[in-house]
Amino acid sequence: MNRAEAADLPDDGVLKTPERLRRRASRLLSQLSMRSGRLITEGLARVDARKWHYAVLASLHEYGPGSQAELSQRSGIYRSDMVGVLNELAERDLVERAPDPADRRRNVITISAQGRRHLRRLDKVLDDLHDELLAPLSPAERDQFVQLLTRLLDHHTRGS
Amino acid sequence: MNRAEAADLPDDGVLKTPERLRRRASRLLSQLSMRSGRLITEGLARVDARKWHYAVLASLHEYGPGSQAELSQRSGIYRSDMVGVLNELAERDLVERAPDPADRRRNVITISAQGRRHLRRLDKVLDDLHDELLAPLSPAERDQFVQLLTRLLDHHTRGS
DNA sequence: CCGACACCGTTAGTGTGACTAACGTTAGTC
DNA sequence: GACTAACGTTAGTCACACTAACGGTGTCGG
Repeated sequence: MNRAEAADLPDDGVLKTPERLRRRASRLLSQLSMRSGRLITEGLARVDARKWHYAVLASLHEYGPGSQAELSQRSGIYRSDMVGVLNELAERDLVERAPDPADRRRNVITISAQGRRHLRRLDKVLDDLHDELLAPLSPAERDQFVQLLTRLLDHHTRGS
Repeated sequence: MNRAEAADLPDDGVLKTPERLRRRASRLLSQLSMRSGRLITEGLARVDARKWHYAVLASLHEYGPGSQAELSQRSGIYRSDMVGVLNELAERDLVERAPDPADRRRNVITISAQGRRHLRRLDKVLDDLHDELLAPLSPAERDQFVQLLTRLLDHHTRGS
């Protein structure tokens, strides 16, 4: 059917993926998200960090100390996974985990001075990585991109 | 530090994620990609299909029959995973898998009439799902969004 | 006061998607 | 005819989102 068409194209040994697929926003999203994820993960690994570390440290810095459950909700990390993340952060002395005297079910997590320093560093690293990620876009386009993503995400987050 | 600021905000019981995190394109991407993935996966499941099925069927339809290795490259599915996908497609008689007489290492995969019908159906389903995914955007914005994604992905795909 | 219920942190496990390693088989190449 | 490379296939790894269930703790209604 499209066999003839395909034969006309300059099929110079490179196997192209179908247009249909290429155009689907869902596919573009997942592919780009994968690339982006790799970029970020590898970049952070170079400074002995992970995405989740950043999420937790940022939460602590912006909203102050909190329980693990609070951090979970703010950072979007499941409380079951939060345990391990906090272990890693505590190992590195970036965070202090102490039982809450007011409610003995909870742990109060506090960011340390070293944690704040680390957070600043991560911010810098992430800025650079995002520069790489968004390299082909002009500043205006980057804003536009972020705004579009935000609107879409907000739309699909409402009601859950 | 930002504790005071945070306290000023209308913290009406809802735990917000830090602005820093919210703004990061990488996070927006991964979050949205997750939502999108779920939407698509669930939508396709309703018609007994998966994303991979669509990718393979679309490849076959646009470029004609091919070996599993060709399909792999075109659809971005690893050849190790392609085996299972083709098993599923063959089970449903959407595809025919026959040894290539010209090169007995290969299988030649051909889309069936039923497969073509199924592909049309999937296209319709995906159109609807993308309507849902991109609901908050105007047609112009959707184009813009797809174009931005494409440019970014192209940039990060070149050289690999 | 106490029993029902909800929340806390933690452990273990599930499912999926991207990816690697290795195998036997078959084709080309010198 | 030996070497190398590609093919399909099987098995397994790794990270990530997510669920289930546990003991310990607070809260609230009767």
